[in-house]
Amino acid sequence: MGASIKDVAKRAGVSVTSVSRVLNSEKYISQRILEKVNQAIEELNYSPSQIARSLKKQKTSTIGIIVPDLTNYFCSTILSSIEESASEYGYNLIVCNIAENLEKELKYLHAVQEMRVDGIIIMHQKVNQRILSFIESASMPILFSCVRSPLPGRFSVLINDYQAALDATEYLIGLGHRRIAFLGGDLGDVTAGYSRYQGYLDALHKSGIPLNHDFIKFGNYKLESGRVMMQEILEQGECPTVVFAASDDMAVGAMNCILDYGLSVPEDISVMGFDDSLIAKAVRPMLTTMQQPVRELGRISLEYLHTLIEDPDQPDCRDIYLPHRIMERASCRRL
Amino acid sequence: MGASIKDVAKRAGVSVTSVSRVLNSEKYISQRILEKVNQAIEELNYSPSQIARSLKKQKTSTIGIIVPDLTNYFCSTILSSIEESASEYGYNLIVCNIAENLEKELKYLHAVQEMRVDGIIIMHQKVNQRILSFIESASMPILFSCVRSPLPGRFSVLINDYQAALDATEYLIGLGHRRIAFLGGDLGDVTAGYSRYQGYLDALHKSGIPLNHDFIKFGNYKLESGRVMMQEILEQGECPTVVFAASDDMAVGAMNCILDYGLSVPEDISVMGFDDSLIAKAVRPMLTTMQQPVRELGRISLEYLHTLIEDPDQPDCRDIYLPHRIMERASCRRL
DNA sequence: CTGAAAGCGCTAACAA
DNA sequence: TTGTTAGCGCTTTCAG
Repeated sequence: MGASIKDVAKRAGVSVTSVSRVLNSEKYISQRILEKVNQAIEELNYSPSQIARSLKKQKTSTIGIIVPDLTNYFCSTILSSIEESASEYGYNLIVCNIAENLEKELKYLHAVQEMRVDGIIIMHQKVNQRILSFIESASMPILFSCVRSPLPGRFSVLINDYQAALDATEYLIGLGHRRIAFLGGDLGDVTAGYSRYQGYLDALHKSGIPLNHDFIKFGNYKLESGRVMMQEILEQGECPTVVFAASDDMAVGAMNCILDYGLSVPEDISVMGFDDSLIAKAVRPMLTTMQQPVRELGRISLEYLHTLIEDPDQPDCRDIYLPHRIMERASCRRL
Repeated sequence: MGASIKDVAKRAGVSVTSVSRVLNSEKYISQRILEKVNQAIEELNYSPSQIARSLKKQKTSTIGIIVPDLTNYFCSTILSSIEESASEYGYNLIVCNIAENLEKELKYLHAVQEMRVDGIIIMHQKVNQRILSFIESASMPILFSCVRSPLPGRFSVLINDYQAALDATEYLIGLGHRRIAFLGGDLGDVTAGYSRYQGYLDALHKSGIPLNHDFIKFGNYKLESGRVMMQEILEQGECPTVVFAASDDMAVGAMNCILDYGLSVPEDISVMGFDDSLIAKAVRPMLTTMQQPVRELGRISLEYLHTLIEDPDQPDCRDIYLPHRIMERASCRRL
């Protein structure tokens, strides 16, 4: 094995304390010791053990992050921006991809707890009883990012999904649409599933547009899911003039389905997405979508968690809502 | 703080050794002790400290993974498949996103070394001298995934990028194309940059097609980069009949540029990508591309690293090449 | 089958 | 300024 602090001390002819001191660049170390220690470190190619340090200090500078699905563009972008801030604050990230598997999530939750991470970020919405009770009894701060906390009084940073979906739908109505299809996520998913659906519903209601249940489908946020739902709608007979999807991926899936049917977007059917992930600008026509402020969401999530770690008794301000915004591009036309 | 093994021992009225034994489900523990310990664990809501365990066992069950850019679809997909295998093998992943920043890479390399990860996977190609010497003197196994090792005799799992680019170009030639543009990555990037470029060059040469330097551009693998390069080519006057890009993202960028110019793909210009990442199927026309076997690449990378960790003295088989394959879709036409 | 005790590599009183 | 020493929470001989 590699050299330990003891070896360095011996080699430098000083005490381990002195070595520790230079390692942590404390004050009150003589130039002489500093040099000798640094030389010994060099010669031994010494690398201090973060894990011994963690054990002693009861703090790991590590945070666990539970991601629903790494292959989802929105997730990996948020992850990337969380990572950026984490790196600035000196945290390392344990990434837990649960691939929509609650058992795996629970396993990971226990794993990061045993690793004594300083905090946990959860980007996943659906929970079961065991996960809930884990969250309740966890000893480290847990923050929900981009989803609403399943438990009241917990911390989360996200957009107001209900309002965003409502705004999006009203935007579409403002464009003259009345036959508006909705491609939702799982209703059990309170944030993106349920809230966005409610926003859609209420917008229609406010404008006195009757509900057409053939225009409402639920999927899993993925590309393929959007395609399948759109196909169902198309096969059903009556056509919407626009389809509003609860994720960009589903919107693109739907758009491709429309295109593959030989129809055009937005001439025949308009399409609106949600997220403004990179794919929105990668497709043609470019997707009109509801933007989530990805970089801010990530950055603020991390900063918030950081303050929670430093001072676990944060009194107020348990939820932080960031502004959403419509990105008008080419996939929605005025009727 | 939470309960320690000592607290559990006290509560259960047994020695810490016994607690440790049931924690590790060793043999030779009486039913009586087992029950008492489990009950104490339950009552105290005890969670064993992985970091104390790591310190003692000199092994963390953690691996560090250096990713060039999380917002790149190919990367996050590989990451996801590595994660899947890692989870099966009981490893936790420290994800290090270097965002093309070598200083950050070096910082992360040292960080994971200090965290005493059991192994490191590097998915990044470009290195500098300090990174090189880190790799040379590192005490844990390091494996390169999807890129060729910058040092001879190191371990890597990847496809044969040269051959793949050659095959792709020959496929295009077979389709009747002779004016074939190439959108490459950084030439300093030996794997994807240099090798793919060489493959392109050699394929042209073998078919006696003269080089047109106006048809050769280098970018950074990203969408926007593909768009910019394509625009340069289009503005230059003479038009290629097909453009072969060293990444799907660049291919899509190029395709969008062509579309935005009012031309069609593949009628006016064909486009071929590289990677077969999710975006290839998300765009219209669907991208014809050179497929990298993403899931296998990820799985085998992890399994290989695992064997290296278990037995660091692996003698042979330092590089593993996986098969590539052309995915014929709709973006390339026969001339 | 069970327990006592040493020690993994480090930090932080406390002394000097 | 510097050094001695007692743990942090666990595993692992080694005895019993």
